[in-house]
Formats: sequence, structure tokens, C-alpha cells
Amino acid sequence: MTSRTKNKTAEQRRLETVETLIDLAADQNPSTISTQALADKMGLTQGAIFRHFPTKESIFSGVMGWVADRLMKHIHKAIDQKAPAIDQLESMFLAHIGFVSKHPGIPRILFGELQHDKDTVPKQMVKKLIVQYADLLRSIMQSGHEKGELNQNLDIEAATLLFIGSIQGLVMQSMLAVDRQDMLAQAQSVFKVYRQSLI
Amino acid sequence: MTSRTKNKTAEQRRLETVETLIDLAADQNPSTISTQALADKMGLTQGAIFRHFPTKESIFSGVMGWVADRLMKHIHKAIDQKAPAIDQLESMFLAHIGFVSKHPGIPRILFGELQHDKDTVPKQMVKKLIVQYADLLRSIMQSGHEKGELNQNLDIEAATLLFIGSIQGLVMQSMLAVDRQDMLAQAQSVFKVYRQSLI
DNA sequence: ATGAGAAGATAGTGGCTACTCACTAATTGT
DNA sequence: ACAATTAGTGAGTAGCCACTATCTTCTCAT
Repeated sequence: MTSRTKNKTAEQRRLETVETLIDLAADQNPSTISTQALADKMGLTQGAIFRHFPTKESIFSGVMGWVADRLMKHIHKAIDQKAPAIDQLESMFLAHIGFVSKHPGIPRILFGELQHDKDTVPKQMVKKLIVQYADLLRSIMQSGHEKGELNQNLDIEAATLLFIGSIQGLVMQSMLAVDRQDMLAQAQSVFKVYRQSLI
Repeated sequence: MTSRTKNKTAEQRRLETVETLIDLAADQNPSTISTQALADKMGLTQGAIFRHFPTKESIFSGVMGWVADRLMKHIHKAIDQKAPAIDQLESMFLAHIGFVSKHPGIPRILFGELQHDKDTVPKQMVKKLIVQYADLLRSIMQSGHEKGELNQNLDIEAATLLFIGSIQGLVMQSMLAVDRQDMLAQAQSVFKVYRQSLI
């Protein structure tokens, strides 16, 4: 049955806080989101936030954990490992764009963390996620290369960077434009062009 | 003769302030740079900043003006309009990377402005610059297309987005790594891959 | 039913922020 | 030489920030 209670458990609140932050970051600079604004959106007082997180930075760490878990699962689920490398890359590309167009705040938070000068915990988590992501790309390309599905002269490191860059390009485009509707359509044409550089 | 005076003219201070901000942004999140920090670096008191700029936001507008002017001039100077489109694009790419590797704070400021929710003046200037930049790319590709130098099926809009995205990818890479030395070398290999998608 | 522990409210704290203002020092025009 | 103008100082201000201490309410196992 549905809960009729007022208070939630710590675990529920932690998740709710993280998701609220991602939500707010969709249309606000992540670094300007105050704990007061977070609490307001959750219907809590500002102090209550600190029952569940020791510092504001730790909320961002929570976000990064959430993202690393969901994004990687989402992408792995989209890839058919028996398909040709090119098709795996396309699925990965479109799954990634689908994910960020569903959660527009996420790329903004990621980039915001990278902007910091100090090597904070959430920044380390972003770096780790990117390395993990690049490893996956590299392994798909490597196996495609061995099977002769890709251009034999392909520079895999550069192709990986270009893959990630093209996603950033689409994200930036969506921050310029008002409508986010056609992000997936744009992604498809961008991938078609990118594809030419692989085969 | 060289000035032996203590005070500088308003124009000199405006330029100095803008360049100091770009400088500080090289190793600090632009949105966390306070007017106090700016003044300290310039050897002035905090209040003196506001003799030359009405608001902090207007300093960022000044930065954007500086960037729009210098970057576009730098790029136009690098392009040989009689060269094939592909070569023009390569020159533009490398000139752009050279510019941002000389001024690492600039892409950080640009992206920081895009993060804002409200349509501030500096944000409008960033948008305008990007549109201008994309127009230049498009016109080079268009003329290359007409001369038969590029793939006849090339989707120019997507190729433009991919060009800009690949620059962002390189910038992000330089924010992850400690050493920025090899940015130009990386740029060359990324362009080689990108090039394949055009011909 | 009750007591313990967890969740939340209230009302702080000090520190930093952009911005202001009255005043002084430097510079320039005549 | 001196008056007018401009650049810079120093000491503010109010407002917001993350974070905390203390008190209250809720929840649930016994």
C-alpha cells in the first residue's frame, strides 16, 4: 500500500535529493544551485538537507554515482555485442544522446565539475567515468578493427575523442537552441557523418 | 617615452581587467572568480574595478568582445582562401586549437556563460559568436562542395556540428590531463580522422 | 503503549559576495 | 600655476551562502 507517512527514510531522501539536483540543473547553472533551492523544491527546510549529506559537495558526489551507474547500464543494455562494431557504436551513440536528452542537467553538472581547479571527489568521479567510457569505446573499435570491419588505418585514440566530442557538440547545440525536441534526429545525421571517418 | 605615472587610463584598465580575467580563468572556475581576486591580481583595491565596469557581468561582456575580435581575426588570417576547402578547414581547426591552447581560460568562460539560465548579455554574445563561426564553416564547406572537393552526399549542417564538437572534445581532454603540451599534436590526429568524413 | 532513534523545524553562525560612497591622489588643459 | 577631471582608496552595506546547534515530531520495534 502507498505510504501515508510524512517522513521518508534516509535512503529515499538521498535519492530524491540527487534527482532533484539533476532536475534543477536542467534549467539552471549547477554551480548556482543553493541548498536552499534544493530544499524548497523538495518541500523541506534547508537544514534538513544536512541530515543526509555532510557537505554540499557530497551531494554532487551522489549525483556522479547515480550517473555512472545509470548511464553505463543504459548504454550496455543498448549494445548488441554480436552486431558489427559500427552498429554497436551507433547504438551507443544514440543511447547516450537519448539519456542526456532525458536528463539535460547531467552534462551540465559533469562539465561544471570538470571546471573546478581543485581535484574534488566529484571531479575525480567524472574523470573515472570518462576513462571507463573511453575504454568501452576503444574495446569496441579494437574488436571491429581486428574483424576488418573498420578502416585499417583508423587512429582509434583520435576516433574515440571525436566520438565524445560529437556528443558534446550536440549538447552544446541543445543549450543554444530553445527546442530540445530534435536532438535525436540531429544525433542521427551527426553519426552518419562520423561513420564515414571509421570505414 | 614610457610612462612613469601610477594611474592608467580607463581604456588601459578595461583591457587589463579583461585579460586578467582570462588569465585567472586558465586555472580556476570562471564563475568563482571574485572581483576581489581580480583586483588583487591587478594590484588595485576591489572598489577600483567598479570605476571601469558598472557590474561584474559587464566584465564578462568585455571578455566576449575581446574573444570575438581576436579569435575571428586569428582564424581568418590562418585561412588561404585560394586553397582547397579541406585545407582551409584544417588551417581553421589548427588555428582555433592554437588560440585556445594559448588562452586556456577562454573555452571555460564561453561554456560557463552558456550554462546560465537567463539570457544575459555575455551569453547573447557567445551565441552570436558561435553562429558567426558556424556560418564561416558552412560557407567554406559550401564552396568546397560546389567545386567537387567534398563528398557530394555530405550533410553540411552535421559536419559543422562535428567540427565544433571535435574542438570541444580536445578542450575537455586538456581539462582532464595535467599536461597541455600535446594539444596541437592531438589536434592533428583528430583532424585526420575528421577529414575522412568529408571526402 | 512507550521509549529510543531517526527525520525535520527553527534559528542561528561567520564568511564571502557584488556593489557604493565620501574622500584623496594623480593627471591634464589652459 | 591652478582648476577641472579622472583614477584609486578605504571603509562601509545588505544579502546570500554553506553549515550547525538545539529543540520537536514522527515512526516503529518491543
